[in-house]
Amino acid sequence: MFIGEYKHTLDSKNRVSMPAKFRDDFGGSFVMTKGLDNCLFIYPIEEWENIERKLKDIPMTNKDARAFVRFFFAGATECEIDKQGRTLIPSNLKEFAKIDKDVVIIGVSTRVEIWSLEEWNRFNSDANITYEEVAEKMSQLGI
Amino acid sequence: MFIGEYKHTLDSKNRVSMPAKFRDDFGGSFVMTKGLDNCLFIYPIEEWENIERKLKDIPMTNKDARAFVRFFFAGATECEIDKQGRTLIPSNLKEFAKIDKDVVIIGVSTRVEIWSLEEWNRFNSDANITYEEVAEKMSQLGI
DNA sequence: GTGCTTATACTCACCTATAAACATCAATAT
DNA sequence: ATATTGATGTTTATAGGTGAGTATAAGCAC
Repeated sequence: MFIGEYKHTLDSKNRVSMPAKFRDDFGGSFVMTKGLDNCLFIYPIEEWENIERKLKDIPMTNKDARAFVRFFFAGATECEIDKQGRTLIPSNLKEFAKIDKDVVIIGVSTRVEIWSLEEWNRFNSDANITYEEVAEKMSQLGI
Repeated sequence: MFIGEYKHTLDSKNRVSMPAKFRDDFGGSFVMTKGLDNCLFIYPIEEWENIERKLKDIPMTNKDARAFVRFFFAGATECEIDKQGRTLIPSNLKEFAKIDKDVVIIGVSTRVEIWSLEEWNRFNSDANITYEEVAEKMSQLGI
């Protein structure tokens, strides 16, 4: 289970250091792909294989489903973590996520997400979660 | 069950000593998250795992749900208590709770809360609970 | 009250993670 | 061949995290 929020930066070669707490939970490599809300999703290999299995079963009969499957598969890249704990962000994904230099890396349960700092701030102000809503959700869930 | 109120301070490395009465009830480590009303929530591991299970099943299909799940997972950090009974407050949570140096740590049933002293005072004067209200609540609950 | 014990606060020293600068190498284009 | 680009590797500095020791304060027994 991935949790936590980390502010990191890209170096001039588009590499970013993966938070040390996350490294061990990937077996050295993982899959990075286009995510929802202009962020990047990162899945450990086993988790990605589960997703592949599920996506394989989606019927190709409707256009939205085909678009979604293409979005997910075409965006995916297998990435590695080097000896210094860094990983390269492929240029197409970097562009997709509007990443310049400052990024926020968060743990979200079974996956890790990489956000450009600007997009992360925008998402949080757009979503604009109020305490009342959070409290209500928590109450619903019995937390 | 956690009860009581303690005034403590952060050291220069953002560590605070956990009240001795609470230490044994965490198994050495626990999870700290963003809470309601600008305080931090601390859950024992088992309690947090219950929450994780509930959150994992929330569908990712709507934006508010994604925001809520990200708020919880990204806001969470697993913390440890060192041999001197101290624990580190991660910088993003410190900032979230507007903590400078003086904090109030309170026991609230299944969780512990950490407040900045200023926010705690403000909350209590804002909430402005009267004895009559307390008495009515107690009566409702049959206390 | 006195003295003992424990909790909290503070200081110093060390270690690890991150950021940044620079070097190497292969592939490609000029 | 030379320059350029992208990928990979190495080194160093700094900041943040971790650990240990001491001092002060609070609680408790006598």
